[in-house]
Amino acid sequence: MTDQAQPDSTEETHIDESHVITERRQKLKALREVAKVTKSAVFPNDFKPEHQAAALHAEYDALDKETLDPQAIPVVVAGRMMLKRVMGKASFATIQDSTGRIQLFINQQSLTDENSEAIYEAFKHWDLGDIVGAKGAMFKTKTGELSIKVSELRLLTKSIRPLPEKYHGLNDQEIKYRQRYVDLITSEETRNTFKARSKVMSAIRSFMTGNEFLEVETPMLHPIPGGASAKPFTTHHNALDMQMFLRIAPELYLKRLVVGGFDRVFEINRSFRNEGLSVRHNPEFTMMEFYAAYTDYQWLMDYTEQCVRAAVTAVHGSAVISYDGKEVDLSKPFERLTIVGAIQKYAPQYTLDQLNDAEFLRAEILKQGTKPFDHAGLGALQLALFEETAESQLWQPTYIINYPVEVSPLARASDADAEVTERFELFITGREMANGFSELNDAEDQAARFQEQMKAKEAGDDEAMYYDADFIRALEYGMPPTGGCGIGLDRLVMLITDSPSIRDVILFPHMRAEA
RNA sequence: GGGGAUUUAGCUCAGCUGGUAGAGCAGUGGACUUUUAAUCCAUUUGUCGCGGGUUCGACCCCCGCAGUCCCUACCA
Repeated sequence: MTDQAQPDSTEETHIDESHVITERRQKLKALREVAKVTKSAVFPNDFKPEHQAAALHAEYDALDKETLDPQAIPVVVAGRMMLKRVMGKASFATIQDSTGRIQLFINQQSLTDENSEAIYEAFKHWDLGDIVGAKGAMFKTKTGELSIKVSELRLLTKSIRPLPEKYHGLNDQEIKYRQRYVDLITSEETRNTFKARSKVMSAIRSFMTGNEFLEVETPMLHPIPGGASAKPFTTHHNALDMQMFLRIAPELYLKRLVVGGFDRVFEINRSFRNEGLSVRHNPEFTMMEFYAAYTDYQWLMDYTEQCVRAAVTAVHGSAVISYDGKEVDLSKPFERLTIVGAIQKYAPQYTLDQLNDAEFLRAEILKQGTKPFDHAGLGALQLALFEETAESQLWQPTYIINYPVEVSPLARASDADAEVTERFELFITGREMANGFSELNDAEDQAARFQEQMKAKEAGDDEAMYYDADFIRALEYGMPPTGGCGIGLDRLVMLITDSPSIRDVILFPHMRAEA
């Protein structure tokens, strides 16, 4: 089995060869020999399907056999053969195209080609997974299934690897992620998830452009990583001989555009963070950030809510959906709670006095198993306790508002309370979905905040932000008062498609290198 | 990083108190002109994740390593 003569195959193809593959390579070899004699292509590209499975079902499923059959409506289809039932001189095959499945009925008499006998015999040896093309007439079988009586049948692509088991499909999570193409062939659920993802993207895009937002593209290679607190991926540009970073967020570039006079911009962006993986973290992920001049965080909350609702409704036709077996109601106005308010609601064991007592909070957070930073102020301690006790309980859409200044270096401080910012995060199903705020547009304040971040970085916080002098220079030209928000689209798609892991909504999630 | 689960044929999965492996599907050969995961008969396929150890003997017990999944930690 290890040293069979296979002159056409390269060395690496032997790595996971099975006897099934060997068998199919033999069939392909035979096809090549026939093609040489007949001077035809082994992998022809001259067959053009004119119909798709879903449309055929939509058009003809409702017609009864007596009405449909006599019309002998001609169709041309192509797809991957997923099921095959040979019964002597007649056969059924089920093919799958990008819209669905349709059954073919093949018998020698119906084939019009002069070599019908040879074609039928050849068909018997075609494999599940092969791509075939068929011309024929619509009809219904005696059990009423819409089918095509095939008059012309061609093998368009020979498949060498066997498909997963035809009934149970692919169950191995690792193969589903590593070989998504196989998962997509076999799982309608997976196909639907990514079709839904596409709908979410276009719904959001049209919602944004419908509200006068300009779609823009900003750099993914950053000389200074900025816009979020996260560890960046580092790379190097050879010609410029400079270190560069994959962006952790597009924020600072989008705000430069607001300075430039684009009052409403958005970017559906891939960002990269060099951090751990989990069911809700992938090292590269997609979000939508948008900025609107002359708005504030109250406006942003209203707008974000509408945007999320539009995306959910685009897929489900309703804003009340189910996630992990529990209802999520996005139809009503989203609740808004301060950090302290959320703790009081979801962890009522704490008194207001305790929640305003930094020493108590510090001790309580340690008890929960987290060590707060030494320099953490009251607000940061309250936030830490919120994350420990309340965050995961925010199942229904909830805005948490007024984040402390010390953890919000790009947000505008509240005019009423200099310790907090006009910032919110949106939680749904206990997960952060969005983060937005009235932007800090005071260049000197922003410069001071960057200085604070640099001190934190020197003190060992390797996720503190860098000082971005050009961004400060931009603000010095004057940025109008602006609201800006980022929505985690992978997580939103998880919610909308009832997916338990972010990997289920990313076509090719990151995995360790194969052994 | 820590904890738990898991890894057996191409796929889906069995495998007893330790006696060197099975089924279904797929494949191959045969029967069959309306099947629906077609059916029926026959039949091929394994480095039991990898490396050590214990044992007369290891898929099974022990140790180490690796992949995957989940929890946790880290993390807007």
